[in-house]
Amino acid sequence: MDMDREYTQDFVTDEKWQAIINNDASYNGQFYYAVKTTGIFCRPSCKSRAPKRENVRIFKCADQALAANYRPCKRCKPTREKLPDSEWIAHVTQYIDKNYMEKLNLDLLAEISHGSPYHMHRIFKKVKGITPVEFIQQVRIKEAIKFLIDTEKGVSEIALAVGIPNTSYFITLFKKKTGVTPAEYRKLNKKKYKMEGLRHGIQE
Amino acid sequence: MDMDREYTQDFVTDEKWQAIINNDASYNGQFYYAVKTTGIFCRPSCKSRAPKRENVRIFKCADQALAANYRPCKRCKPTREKLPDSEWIAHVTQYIDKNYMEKLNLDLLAEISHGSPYHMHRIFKKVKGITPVEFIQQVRIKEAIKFLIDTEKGVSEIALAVGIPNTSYFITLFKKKTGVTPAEYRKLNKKKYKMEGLRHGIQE
DNA sequence: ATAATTTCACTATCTTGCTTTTATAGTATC
DNA sequence: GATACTATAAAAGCAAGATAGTGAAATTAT
Repeated sequence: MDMDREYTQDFVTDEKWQAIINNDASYNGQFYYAVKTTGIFCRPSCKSRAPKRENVRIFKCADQALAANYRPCKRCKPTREKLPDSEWIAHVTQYIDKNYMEKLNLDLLAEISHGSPYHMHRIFKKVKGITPVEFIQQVRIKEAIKFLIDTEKGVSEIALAVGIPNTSYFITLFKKKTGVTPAEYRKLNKKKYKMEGLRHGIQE
Repeated sequence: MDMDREYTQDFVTDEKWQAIINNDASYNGQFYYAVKTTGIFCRPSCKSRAPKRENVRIFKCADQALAANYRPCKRCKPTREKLPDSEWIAHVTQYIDKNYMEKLNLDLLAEISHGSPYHMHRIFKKVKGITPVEFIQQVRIKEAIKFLIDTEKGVSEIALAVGIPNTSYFITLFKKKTGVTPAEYRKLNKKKYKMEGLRHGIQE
């Protein structure tokens, strides 16, 4: 319907064509390409299958393409704001730091941050070097240690306070991480505190 | 409080002691053992931790143990009514049969039936011999075949109707399962129907 | 032309051995 | 005699490679 406007569009130069077939992200923002046969327009970096050169039209901005009745591609376009992985995961670790006393699992963490638990798990490990569960356990044991040193709370109470309502399991896990049971840890470190004015001998 | 009744109880014979530490189910009903330090009584087959021999008292029946102020063990006793896995899974397959046109996944199936998706998956495979996903795919392809034979709907429409909104993927899957594409399948079986009065040559 | 099929690169979900966590029972210790 | 700790089977959940599913676009068949 607006084929008569053909001459108002940019010509498909070799440079642009190369950018398109190489999905070259450095050209993003410089131009958009539309495909006549599908009525869809993309950014140069779009990873979708390369169109035939003769079906391509070039636009300087998205509005022009929309005006010419093309719709934005679902793969490259709506990819507007995707914050980098590190920020995404920082979100997750902050949540854990604040909510270690609650029940936590992958599904929940995925939900509060973003989509798939499986994907989140992969990225978490890539960014932090440890798995989410390992991270959660470390936070909980560190908090438990603070309670043991700074308070006189009983072991069951501390277990509950750090998000491990199962006392016997808490003791097992604590011993696995620190080498000693909670009560032993308290005894050892209270003494040290009195004698040397020190704290937190094993962790940190 | 009723230590004076000690002599009215059975003696812990070597045979009974062996039955207890081996969790020997063949002795169930013949006697019960109570543990003085915990105030709990069990059947011989109970899987809980073995008590010390000197803490054990033997009873001929549960009533005697109750009368002596012991409470029944929660692991071996309440194992009264647990419906078999097959019934649980039948629930799931019925749901699939009725809802194959909707989006389905493990989490959903676990939710409508019972707890953990992982556990459900394991039991499903044990009971049915195939995984839930395989089962769903089979249902969908069988329904698609009915549509191909009984109607003139297009392939995309059929794909959507059987819960696979992505036509290209539907075709890929159909071919993987039947060996031919949907349109080919229709052509072959329509012809056969006309010529021989038959139907559904490949599946069923 | 329209519908069907294939291709491709990517993301989401499954799969399943392994680990964590729960639920109970029992012993040790202070 | 309450609190700490050990033990253990079953259920729940993780981990990470394998597989399924998506969305764009070309190609082929009708």
